[in-house]
Amino acid sequence: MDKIRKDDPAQETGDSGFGEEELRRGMERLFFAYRDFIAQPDEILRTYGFGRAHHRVIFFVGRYPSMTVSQLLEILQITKQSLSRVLSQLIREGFVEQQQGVDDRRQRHLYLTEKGRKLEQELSADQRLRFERAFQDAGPDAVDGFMDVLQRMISRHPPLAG
Amino acid sequence: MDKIRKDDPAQETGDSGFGEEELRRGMERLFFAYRDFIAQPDEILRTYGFGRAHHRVIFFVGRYPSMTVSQLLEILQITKQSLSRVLSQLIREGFVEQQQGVDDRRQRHLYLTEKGRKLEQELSADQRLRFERAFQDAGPDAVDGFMDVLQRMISRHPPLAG
DNA sequence: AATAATATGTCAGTGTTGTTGACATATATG
DNA sequence: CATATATGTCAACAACACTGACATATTATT
Repeated sequence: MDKIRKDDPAQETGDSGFGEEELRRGMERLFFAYRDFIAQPDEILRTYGFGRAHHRVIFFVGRYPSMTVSQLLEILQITKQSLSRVLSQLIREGFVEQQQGVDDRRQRHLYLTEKGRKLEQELSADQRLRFERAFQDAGPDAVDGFMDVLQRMISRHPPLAG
Repeated sequence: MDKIRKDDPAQETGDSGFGEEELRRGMERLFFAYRDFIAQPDEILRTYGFGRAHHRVIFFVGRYPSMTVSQLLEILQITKQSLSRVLSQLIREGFVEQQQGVDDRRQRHLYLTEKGRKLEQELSADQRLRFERAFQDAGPDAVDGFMDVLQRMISRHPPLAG
């Protein structure tokens, strides 16, 4: 395998203090981090006959119990049909359960079952370890910077607690 | 839309200095950042009849001109067939061109055409702006932390220059 | 009480992008 | 000459996103 030659972008904008190269490096690194972040869960999911979309549901319902269907739609930014397919499968197989709302009985509040919590732990074990190590090794200041920059890249905050 | 109630994880590991909540918040934030990072390019791609996979090829070939097919496979971590479909489409439509290797004539070195570079610019305009603003507003120390943590989350480095 | 809006669920159809396994060609290496 | 490598291509399949239509239950409005 030959060494890959990097492009040397001719013109720099100069107006932001961050050059083409620095931005590209950040974009690239985000891609790699995300790619490796989901690689191991993907393998586990296949043994359950699930996909990445199931993981996202499991993660967010685990993080925000009593979340409704429309809140989940808002977070995932997918269509009702895309969510419905994976969510009803998770409910059917006993990983997620619904509870009719008390204030508004049209709403379905979502919760992980015990089985669902176990799956959540299994799926996120590698991801947690990855974050733990990176956070630990980089140190608290780096972690603050990491969280700050990520937050600023997010378009609009969904109405999350905390 | 009701406020979402956040889970209060019962037990903290305590052995890493980073609790369940902090790790979950990082994982969540990575998800949102990535989600918003690819949203706008996805829209543009649809007008070309392309998908996210085309963008990744355009990005990496733009960043590492003369890259070979197997290097691209290594980076994207997908199968030859998955790549072949999008790459041959990009070549057929004149966004990417191939050059037979001189040392090894089996290799195909990849380059963006002028048309390809224009598309690359169009696709990454929003992404660049997003990074520029986040980097600018968070400041250089935060950026260093961001880059450091991301790097530590990546499994193994592909043989990239720089 | 009638009407409109909301929350959810489901149908059929379509497209992108990932997978596997098999096979082919050109070229390089032993 | 035999084997390995780099690339390309075929068919089939699965996951997951989309659209648009439609249905039901419930709540809000007039």
